Amino acid sequence: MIVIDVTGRVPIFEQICRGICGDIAKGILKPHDRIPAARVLAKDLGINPNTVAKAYAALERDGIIYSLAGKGCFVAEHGNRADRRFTDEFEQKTREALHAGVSRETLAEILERVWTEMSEKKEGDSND
Amino acid sequence: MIVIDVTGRVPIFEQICRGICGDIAKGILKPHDRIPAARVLAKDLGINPNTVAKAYAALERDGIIYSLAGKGCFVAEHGNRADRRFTDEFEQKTREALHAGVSRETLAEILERVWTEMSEKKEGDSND
Amino acid sequence: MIVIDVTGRVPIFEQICRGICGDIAKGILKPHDRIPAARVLAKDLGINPNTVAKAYAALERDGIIYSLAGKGCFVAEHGNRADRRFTDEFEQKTREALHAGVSRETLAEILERVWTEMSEKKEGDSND
Amino acid sequence: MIVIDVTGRVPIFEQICRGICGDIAKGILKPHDRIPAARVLAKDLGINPNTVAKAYAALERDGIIYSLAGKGCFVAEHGNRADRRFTDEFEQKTREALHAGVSRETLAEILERVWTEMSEKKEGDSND
DNA sequence: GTGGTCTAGACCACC
DNA sequence: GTGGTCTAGACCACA
Repeated sequence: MIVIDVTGRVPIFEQICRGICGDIAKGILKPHDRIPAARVLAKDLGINPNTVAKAYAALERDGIIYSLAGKGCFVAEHGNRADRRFTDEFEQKTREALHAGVSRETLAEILERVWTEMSEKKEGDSND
Repeated sequence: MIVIDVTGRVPIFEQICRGICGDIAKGILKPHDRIPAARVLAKDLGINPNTVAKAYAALERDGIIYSLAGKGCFVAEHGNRADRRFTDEFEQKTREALHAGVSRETLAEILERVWTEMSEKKEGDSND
Repeated sequence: MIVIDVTGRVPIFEQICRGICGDIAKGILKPHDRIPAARVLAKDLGINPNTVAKAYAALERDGIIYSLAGKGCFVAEHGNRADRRFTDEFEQKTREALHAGVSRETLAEILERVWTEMSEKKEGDSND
Repeated sequence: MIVIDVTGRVPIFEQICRGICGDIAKGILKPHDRIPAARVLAKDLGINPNTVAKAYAALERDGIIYSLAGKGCFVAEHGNRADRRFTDEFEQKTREALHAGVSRETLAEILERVWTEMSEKKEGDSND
């Protein structure tokens, strides 16, 4: 399930892209699985269909999905292309931080801390 | 020395902010050091003085610098507020990647790889 | 309705901020209400759109409003953040006056006098 | 003793004016008392003599002090003109807050609270 | 249509 | 000289 934050500076169409890519990276969506029709997803999320169409177009351009006229959109054979949407940004921010003088140790600590927090939260959720 | 990329989608005033914060994080600029006059920096970078003024205003709002009327702008006393401009973004991207299903090991490898690349490049530069 | 005084030394963008905050504090604008588009308000007030944009940016930074790309600006959920823009300044001036040796009674008399004047004026207006 | 805050948006010359007016309002300076020579005060405060001269000129213009060529500046017979520098600003902020929809009770509470805080602090100091 | 950003050139108060 | 503000007009991404 994709959650949209209309506030904030991340464009809505980009949030949709990330949502789809996340589902692929986590294995929820597998190659050749069908993804929701643009109109349906737009209605579910309460946003403009054009915005969803823009997101799907971007994903198709990146080779993450492919569309069959009249049949819908499907997850492509992608290798790890879906991951790249996240790892590329992570790498860029890593580069910026190191370039700015932040130490490698500081970044490693942050990575460790965030991972620990999320592991604990996930474990807590699974106990519900 | 700040380098401006007018082509990218990162606002110029934000690039200036990062440049200043980077110099502070690296110790090139120390508390109470004077930073270049807005007009001078604008001329050096070949951009509009207003854009620099906007960057300086943002830095002052964030407590990174303080301005003295008629005298210029100076680096503020601050713990690691300048670092935060980079570590916060790094943490956010880390969280997004982990949440999207990217493994901790993958991110750690990226961090290691970028750090190694930059170390080698730096060493190469120092040999010039 | 916001009234702009271009002659005084209060920046126009600050006057706009106060006008919006005043309308929120008085309940004319409620959370999630849309505020006028920057260009429209600029035209109505006869000032430059950039000046209004600056005011809106300041209000968003302070958490008074939030902006939705392509949709407009809206009043944020907030306790009394809009009031604070006035009460903080009042408190500061109160502190300065007391510190300077002005008696508490004198200030209380001024508060009472201004309040009475405004009540009478308001009553007079409602009789028109 | 006048304390100057070079940070902040209050002009230094205005801070000097307030310092002098405060001393007059508190009875530390009485009519026809001599106030420090501009050059001396400038040296004591570590600021530009021109700035002190500007403050003295403003005070003379307002009838708070008078200058005798070659003899120095003296406190004028002033009634409560020195108070006005504080009460006028207090009144203006009071008017703005009430006009913005802040209730008279809220302002009265703030006045009471600030007065109480300062009374306690003053008492604490006198016990030192 | 919206807000966000940039450029160009100008005026002001302050030091 | 400095930073702070305003105007004029322009381009962009987003919905």
